[in-house]
Amino acid sequence: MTTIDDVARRAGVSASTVSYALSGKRTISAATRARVEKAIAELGYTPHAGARALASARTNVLALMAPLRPDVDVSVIMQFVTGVVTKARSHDYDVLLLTQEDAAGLSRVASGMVDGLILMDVEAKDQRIPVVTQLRQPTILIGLPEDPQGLSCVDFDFDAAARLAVRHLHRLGHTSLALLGPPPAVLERHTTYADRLLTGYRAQCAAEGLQPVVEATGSSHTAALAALDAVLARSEQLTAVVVHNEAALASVVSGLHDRGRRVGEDVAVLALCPAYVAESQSIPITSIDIPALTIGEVAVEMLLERTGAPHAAETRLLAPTLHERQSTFPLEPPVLT
Amino acid sequence: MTTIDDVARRAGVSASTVSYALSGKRTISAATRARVEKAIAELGYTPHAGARALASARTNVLALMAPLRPDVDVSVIMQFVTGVVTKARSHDYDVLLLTQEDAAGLSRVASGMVDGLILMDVEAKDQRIPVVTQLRQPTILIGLPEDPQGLSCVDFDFDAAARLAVRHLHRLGHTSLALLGPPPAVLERHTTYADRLLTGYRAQCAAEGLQPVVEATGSSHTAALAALDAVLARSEQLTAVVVHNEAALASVVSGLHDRGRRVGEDVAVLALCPAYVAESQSIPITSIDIPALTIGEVAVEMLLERTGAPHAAETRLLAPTLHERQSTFPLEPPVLT
DNA sequence: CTGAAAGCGCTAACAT
DNA sequence: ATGTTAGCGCTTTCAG
Repeated sequence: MTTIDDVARRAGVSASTVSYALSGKRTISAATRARVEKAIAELGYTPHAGARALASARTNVLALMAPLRPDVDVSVIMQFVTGVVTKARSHDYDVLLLTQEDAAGLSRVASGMVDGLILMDVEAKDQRIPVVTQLRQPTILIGLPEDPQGLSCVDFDFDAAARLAVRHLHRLGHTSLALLGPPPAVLERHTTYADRLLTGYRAQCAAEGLQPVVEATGSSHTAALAALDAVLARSEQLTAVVVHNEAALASVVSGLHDRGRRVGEDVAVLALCPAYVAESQSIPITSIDIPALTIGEVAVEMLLERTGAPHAAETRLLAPTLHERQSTFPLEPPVLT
Repeated sequence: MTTIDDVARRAGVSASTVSYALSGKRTISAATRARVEKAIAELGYTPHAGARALASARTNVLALMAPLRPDVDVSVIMQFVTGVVTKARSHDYDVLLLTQEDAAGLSRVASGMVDGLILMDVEAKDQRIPVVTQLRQPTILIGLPEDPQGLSCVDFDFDAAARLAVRHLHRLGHTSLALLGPPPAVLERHTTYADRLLTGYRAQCAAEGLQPVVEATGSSHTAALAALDAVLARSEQLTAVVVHNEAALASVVSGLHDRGRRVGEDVAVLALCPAYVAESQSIPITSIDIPALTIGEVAVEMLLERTGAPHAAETRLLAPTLHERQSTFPLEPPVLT
């Protein structure tokens, strides 16, 4: 293994000069810097991460605790992870991947393995919060727990998204809508995004005088159709459905078709999902895009602001934007006879 | 931060005793061990990872280079990553996540950040192979490159899987089959699994005297239907289709239905995908399951065997198993009139 | 602008 | 069965 001393010897300088040339923490003459860089290149030197961590108390690694289950929203999770890793790399950080179940992982990595943590899929009363508040490294939460205890949070504004969905459909003339939400298991965990979506949906329906029909939706085709049939049974003249379940979306669309309801003509479909999921359906689906990649990037930025100098806690909610595609349409008022 | 010296002082022993109590590398009297453990618990001590890495030249971290793109097989990738992380944790290893694009990452982490590497999505002439053969840490490849250069490999036996698919359908009486494969981009990259599937499919068709119809299949609904129509056009009396594209599967099934071909009655569908993907379709699809979780686990086991003492290179191919579900059926021979 | 030297916290000989 | 001690490779005072 080539060490900083090898480089120093080769460049004819001291080890500390090499270190400073690398970190830029003090001014180095152009000539010296050139010799050092040449030596580094020739030797293919890379600093030993452990030694650096020991001496500087920084690791340039951050931990990401992600829900690795074949869940309803694999592609949301993947995009999110992608956003975190690429943004971290652009700041010269690496990412250590922890699973949601690895409770001990938090304190383990806290001992000098990482400079900060990002927790995905935060629940209303998340057990991990009291743990991470004790750490000396900063933590960013994805989601809004009941009590963030001074931690910073980022998420998509699911409340606003639900309201936007209802308002949009209502303005198009739809008055009988239904929400097909995430699977029952997600609701039971009280993952905060699911709760906030529901709250927003119910509130906006109330504000606009609409009946808030809601159904939890399993991810299998059969479960999706069951949920669809349930809402269809509850309101026969249903003309619009909001789908917040990536895995069920295709089944809902084909299910409507099979039941003789033309999507985009008889019934409007509005999905909450990543844009590319909405685009690759049998009909391009109007959607409120979940900006998973961006959330991951923002989480990293907020985290890195807080490694080193302390920074006030803050909560950032990304505003929803709606993309009209072919699955929504203005409802003609019934012809008066 | 509490250090090993704090623990030693509290337990009334030397630091090395604490270290040995932790590592088990020499025998400690029950009494001493108890005092040490008590002190550790009371102080909430966790060894500093960097210091440990520096002193022992081991990190208990392994790197996983994963393709983080919204690709055709998100759920395969997620399962694979899950297998790696959970198996690694069961051996007290953590996982550092690198992206496929981060070429420099390989040499960066090689400088003492990790004890070994796992490379996913290996291509026939993968540029990363010459890099990792130079490292002192072992590497495991997922996939079979043309020349593994002494590296160990794991993968699903896609060649055998394709042969099994053809043989199974042929035995059921199907003589006009088609393969709907991964998107063109995957083929162009020469990701090895795609190539091997094709080879096996063509070889087995030849061996059984069948015409090997093949079509690359994009992941959007439209692209999937286009591919379906293409194979339908090429052989009007098509009775069986093999789908190796998780994202396109649902579209192919609904497309067949819309074209008046009943899946499981007029046309057989056999998918290569994770079991749960096959199960959650509109009709449970007969599948050859891609054991992504297992591959991840095996990769970790092979890797850990090779950290420390060297171990002969080996290639492990997981044998395919076929799960009959409702989308395949024996084809009645045409009634002779 | 550059060197020398003192650790950072731990492991693993080397002692006993 | 346990203690002593010399590093591991780097960063960062302290000196010049």
